Amino acid sequence: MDRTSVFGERRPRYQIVAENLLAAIQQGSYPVGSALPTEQELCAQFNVSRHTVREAVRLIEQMGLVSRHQGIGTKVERDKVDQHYVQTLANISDLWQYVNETHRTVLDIRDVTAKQVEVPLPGDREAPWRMLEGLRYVRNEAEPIAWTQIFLPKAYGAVLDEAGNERALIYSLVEKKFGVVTRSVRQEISAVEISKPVAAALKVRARSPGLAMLRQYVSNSGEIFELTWSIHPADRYRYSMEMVRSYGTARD
Amino acid sequence: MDRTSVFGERRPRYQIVAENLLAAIQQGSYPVGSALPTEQELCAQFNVSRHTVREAVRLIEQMGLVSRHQGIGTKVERDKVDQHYVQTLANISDLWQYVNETHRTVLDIRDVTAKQVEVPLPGDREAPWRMLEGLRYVRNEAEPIAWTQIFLPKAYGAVLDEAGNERALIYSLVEKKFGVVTRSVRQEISAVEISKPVAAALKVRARSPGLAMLRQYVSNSGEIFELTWSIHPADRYRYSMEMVRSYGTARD
DNA sequence: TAGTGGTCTAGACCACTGG
DNA sequence: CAGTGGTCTAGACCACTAA
Repeated sequence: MDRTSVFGERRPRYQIVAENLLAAIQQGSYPVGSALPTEQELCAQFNVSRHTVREAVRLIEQMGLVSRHQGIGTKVERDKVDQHYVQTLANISDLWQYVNETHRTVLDIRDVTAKQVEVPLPGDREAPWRMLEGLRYVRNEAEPIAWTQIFLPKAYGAVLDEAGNERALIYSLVEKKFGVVTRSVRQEISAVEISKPVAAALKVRARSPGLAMLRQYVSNSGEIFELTWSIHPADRYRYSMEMVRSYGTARD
Repeated sequence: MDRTSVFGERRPRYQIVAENLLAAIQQGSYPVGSALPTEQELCAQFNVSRHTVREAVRLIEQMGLVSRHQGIGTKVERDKVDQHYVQTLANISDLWQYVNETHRTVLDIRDVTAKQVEVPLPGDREAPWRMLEGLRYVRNEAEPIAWTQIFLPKAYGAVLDEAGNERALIYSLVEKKFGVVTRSVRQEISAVEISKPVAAALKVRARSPGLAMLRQYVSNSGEIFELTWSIHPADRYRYSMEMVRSYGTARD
C-alpha cells in the first residue's frame, strides 16, 4: 500500500490515523462520554492493521483524550488536548531548595496532642503526636532561616528521637524505618506575624512578617504520617518555582 | 509457551522482560552511557518476539532510563528510576485559585521604567513598561484580597488599557493579540511588611504582614512578556499546592 | 456467550546511522 | 554496506465485561 497521503506526506500511518481520530473528536463526531469505534472497525475504516490502530489510539490515549477498557471499549474522555502546567521537582528534597546546605538544631522533643498546639493536626484532638521543635541554619550563618515544628504520629515518633541533628529529611527516615510510601505532599504557604517567642529564637523583631509553610506528607494509604510547620523571617527566605507548559496527563 | 513465571505469576511477558532489564540496569550490568543489547539479542535472550521486547523497552524508556535511536541502538541514560514530584495545575488559571470568583478594579495605568518602581523589571533599566495598578476582590466582599501591579513591555501595553476591568487574565490577552506563546511561568513567594499606601488600599494596618507573589511569564522565545507583583494581606490569602509522586520524565 | 481490548508471534520492509 | 530501531501486516489466543 502506498504510504504517502493525499498531501504527499510520508509519515507513519498510525500518526495519520491518530490525527484523524483527534480531529473527529474535536469536531464532536465522537462526543465526550461516547465510545470510539472498536479497533476492528477502525482497522476497516482506515484500512490498516490492528497493530497500527492500537498505536494510533495509544497516542490519543496518552494525550488524555480517551481511555481504554478491556472488554468494554474505548471511551472519549475529553475533546480538547489538556494543556496544562506542571511544576517539576527533580526530587522532593527540592522542597528545601538547599537542604544539603542547611542543618537543623533541636530545641525540644516532646509528646503533644492537637489541643496543645496551634498547628492544625488532623484526626482526633486527643490523639498523641511526637513533636520536634528546632531551628534550621544555612551553613555557618549565625541567624537561622527557619523555626520548625515537625509532628509524627506517636507510633512513628521514635524517628524524631533518633534523627537528632541528622541531615536526612524526616519523611525519608519514616519511609525507611516503617515502610511507609509517600504518595503526595500538600503544601500551604501564608504570611504571618512572628510571635514573640519564635521571634526570639529567630533573632528578629517580634511581630515582624514571616513566611509560614505547612506541609502534610500523605502515605499511599491516605494517612498523614508527617506534618511540618515552619516560619521563615521575611528577609531570609523566598519560595520560588517554575511551571512549564506541557502536554499529556499527569493525572491518569 | 507457558506464560507463568517461576513464581507462578501470570503477568504480561513484556512486563517481566522490562523488570529484568530494569534490575540489570540498576545492578550496573548495563552502565549509564552504555548500550542495551539490540532488540534481536533481547528476543533471543528472553525467548520472546520482537514486539514483546519493544513493548518492554518502551516501558523502561517511559521511565526515563533509556533512550532509543534509530540506526544506533538503545542507550542507558540513568540507572535509577527518576521518581519525582510534580505539581499539577489543570490550567494556568489555577494560579489564581479562584480567578472566576474574583474581579479586578483599576487604580492607575501609566508608563514606567525599572528605575521608578521597586519591582525588579528585567533588562534595561531605562526600558519602557506599561503598568496597571489595581485591586482584586472576591465576589462582593468589601475588602480586597490583593493589591496588584501588572507590567507589560511598552509594545504590548495596549492590552492593559483595553483590558480594563475585564475578567480575562492579562497573559491570555497578550497571547491572543500578539501571538505570544507562554512557555513557562516563574513564581516567587515571600513575606513582606505592607507599606503604608498599599495598606491603605487594602484596608489593613500599615506594616502588617503580607504574602507577596512575583510572577514572570516567559514566552517561547525566552522573553519575559508579563510580570506581576501582588501583595495579599496575611489573613486573606493562602497559597496551597499538592505534589504527587510520579514516574516518567516531565522534562524530556 | 459474544464482543471488547490486551498480549503475542512470525515475518517483512523501511529509515537512519556508522564505518 | 551491514546493522540498528521504526513501522506494518496477518493471524492467534487470552482476559474481561455485559447481556
